[in-house]
Amino acid sequence: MSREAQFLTAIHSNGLRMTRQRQLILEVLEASQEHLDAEAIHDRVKARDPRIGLATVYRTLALLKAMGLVKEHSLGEEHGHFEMVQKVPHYHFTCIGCRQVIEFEASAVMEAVQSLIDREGVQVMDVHLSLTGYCSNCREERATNHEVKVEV
Amino acid sequence: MSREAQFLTAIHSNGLRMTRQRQLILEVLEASQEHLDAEAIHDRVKARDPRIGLATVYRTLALLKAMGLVKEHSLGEEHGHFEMVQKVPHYHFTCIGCRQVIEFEASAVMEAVQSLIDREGVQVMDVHLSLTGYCSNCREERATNHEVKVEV
DNA sequence: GCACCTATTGATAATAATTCTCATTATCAA
DNA sequence: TTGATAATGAGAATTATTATCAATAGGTGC
Ligand SMILES: [Mn+2]
Ligand SMILES: [Mn+2]
Ligand SMILES: [Zn+2]
Ligand SMILES: [Zn+2]
Repeated sequence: MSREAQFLTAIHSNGLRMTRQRQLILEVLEASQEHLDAEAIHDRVKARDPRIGLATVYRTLALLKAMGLVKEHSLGEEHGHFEMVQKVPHYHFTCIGCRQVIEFEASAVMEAVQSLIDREGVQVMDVHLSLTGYCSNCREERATNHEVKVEV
Repeated sequence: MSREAQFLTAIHSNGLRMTRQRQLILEVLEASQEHLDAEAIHDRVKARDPRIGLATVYRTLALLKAMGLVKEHSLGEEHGHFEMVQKVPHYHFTCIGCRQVIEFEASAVMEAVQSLIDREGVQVMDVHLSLTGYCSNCREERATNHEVKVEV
């Protein structure tokens, strides 16, 4: 079942309605390989329908998250970034210098999570691993102008 | 070297000054085994000096973070929680139902991080793993009143 | 297709967390 | 003790997100 069909099914089985806005927001998310924030999604959706409001973007993102179709990430900024859920889980490294995001897989993470589940009997709804630091480029740049000071 | 001495050294070597406020905030953090937010820290510090402002708490937390003495966590709420850095890294599971936090260790995580470092040549400054879900108690409660609907 | 019920929307106000501004105070090196 | 300036407190400002509410529009049944 396509994600679009999945969305439609989930919507109808909950007494909700499919709207042009929800359709467009899903399409924007599916078309992107990036980690968009609410503003960026709003911009792209407005290109196709200038009347769509930012609040609707937030509402739809919340809905898609609740349905398990979209994940929200903390990428070192003070606001969220969104992407469609992938078949195999992956995690993120964000460069503080150039803001690039490197995605990586690590089966060991879910294994560690499983052992917590076994030990504590918890039900895990969401797993979030994110790294910040400097990519190899920005790392070199910093090495030359070697900083010692604490920056606040 | 005690963390207090570490703090003092870092402060002086950066041309900064040790103040009563910074002292008190560090003491509050050291005395607590919990994951306090800025408000909670402010409350505790005010008990010892009612004149301390919330902005100073935020400023000092930023300083302690930059010095690597304190870590900020996302525990499923919209604001940060803070704790002193421990010798061995640990991670957090937060129950959506009762808000309890379960800490756990998982050496596999840092191993996965190391393999990313080896592969990409990045410099990792911060690692953040946090889980959300339902603890064994809240899990049972939910099982009885079995929900199917998506809640947004 | 038409009507009706009510979910959804857009606009904007409200909220929450955090940061900024700036006049005043306090640290600390000389 | 003094002077240079880092730090503070109070409150304004900013940013991200959520709530409010009147107007609109899905979708079900006729
Ligand atoms: Mn991703
Ligand atoms: Mn902890
Ligand atoms: Zn970079
Ligand atoms: Zn619980």
